[in-house]
Amino acid sequence: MPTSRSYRDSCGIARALDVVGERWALLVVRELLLTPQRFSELRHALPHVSSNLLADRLRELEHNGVIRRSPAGSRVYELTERGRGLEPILVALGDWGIDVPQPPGPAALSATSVLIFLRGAARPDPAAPPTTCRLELGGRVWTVRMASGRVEVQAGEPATAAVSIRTEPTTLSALLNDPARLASACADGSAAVVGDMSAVERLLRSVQDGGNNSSPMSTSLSGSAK
Amino acid sequence: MPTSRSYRDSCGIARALDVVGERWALLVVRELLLTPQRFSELRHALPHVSSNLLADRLRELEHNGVIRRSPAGSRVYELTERGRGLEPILVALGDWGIDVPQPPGPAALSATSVLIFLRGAARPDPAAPPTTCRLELGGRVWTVRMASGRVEVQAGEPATAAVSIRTEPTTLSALLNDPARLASACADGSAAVVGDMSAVERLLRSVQDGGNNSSPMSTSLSGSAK
DNA sequence: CTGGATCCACTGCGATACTG
DNA sequence: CAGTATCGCAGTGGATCCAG
Repeated sequence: MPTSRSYRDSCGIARALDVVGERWALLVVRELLLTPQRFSELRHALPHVSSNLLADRLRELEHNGVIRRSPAGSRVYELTERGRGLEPILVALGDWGIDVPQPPGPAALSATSVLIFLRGAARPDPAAPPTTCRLELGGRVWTVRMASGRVEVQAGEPATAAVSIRTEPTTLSALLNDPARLASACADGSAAVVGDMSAVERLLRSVQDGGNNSSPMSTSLSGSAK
Repeated sequence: MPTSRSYRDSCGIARALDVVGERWALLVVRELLLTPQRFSELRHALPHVSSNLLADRLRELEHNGVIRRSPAGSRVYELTERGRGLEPILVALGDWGIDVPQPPGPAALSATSVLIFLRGAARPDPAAPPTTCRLELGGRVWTVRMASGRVEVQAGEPATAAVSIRTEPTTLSALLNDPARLASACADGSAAVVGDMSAVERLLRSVQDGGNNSSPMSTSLSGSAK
């Protein structure tokens, strides 16, 4: 049964929190920032949310016009225009949260989380030629493109790609913190690269280089690499 | 007893929400955006929060470095540098929440809420000479200054002022929506103006004029004017 | 009087089990 | 796969009480 409790405050901030302030709500929105997702995909990305609560949140967010079913009535959830308006807020909140101490114990890390971080922190050389990477992460395929000094991320297969990478979010996060581990990750099988290895190195290093000057992301979001 | 429950997610967004995602936490931060406040002032601004919960939140936010006691050990709470980093996020969230339907029934509206809205929505004529207004709102005195096309708000008495206004947050909010009511508000005593009445009109109208083109605040945050 | 602490009822949440 | 059903408990809301 969906939550119905309000701050009873006219302020826009309070009204926003009436809609997206319940527990897990903003993390559901986060998961939908890059691509529509199914119920089971959301559960996989948010392993600590219980199924009934996820169902409640999806109902509430849909009722409040933040998300919708992709073909109406289906089980694929996507952001509405209004929901997409939360994107800059979530990105800013993520920047703010970077220097909050890591929670103790093992922590989840979804593909979407790492990719949003990558997209925001990477500063590829604007002079370098555009490069497209195919990335298989958390059971989905993503298109990661370095162009004009920034990184774009899309769900789905690229038309063409200089390189294909397969790994898990935790490993990718570790590599973003320390690109030098790429060789050993390939060696022990936690990452697999086919194609132009130097493109991968450029991608990883562009986070290291760019992170220092323009945003407070140096500590990064390295998962407790279990 | 303070809350200790984590999303157990390495993502910066989740870690931010571990700190400021609990109920009422961001509204406490909101109240401290313009000036340090005492426990009783926070209770007055947030009439629906229970005293034990407010005490819990203050403890947690202090423990997490978002707020501190103004002279350490006192009962005046203020934002830390880290806490102030939430300001742009809260402002953006407030913009987003503007077109969330007003909650049913009577709603609270703190002085801080109205002033943050005023500051963000007002677009005074950049060509007009700077003007300082003294504003007595919700039992505190504020300095509101129109200069170089925007409005600055500070707590405390101005050194000099073109006009002094005394009213309540709800009334001010109604006037921001409809400056034409200023005369009747003065007549029935819900607002009192001493000094340059035209300065007040300029301030109020600058919200109407500026709100349309640059931000989505036309529906405003009018309280249920009971 | 401010600045809380204590007690209690309730409901949203978390975990597990189960169903169309 | 996409949820629903159930249950114990933590977090919340509200009232009252207490210390400086």
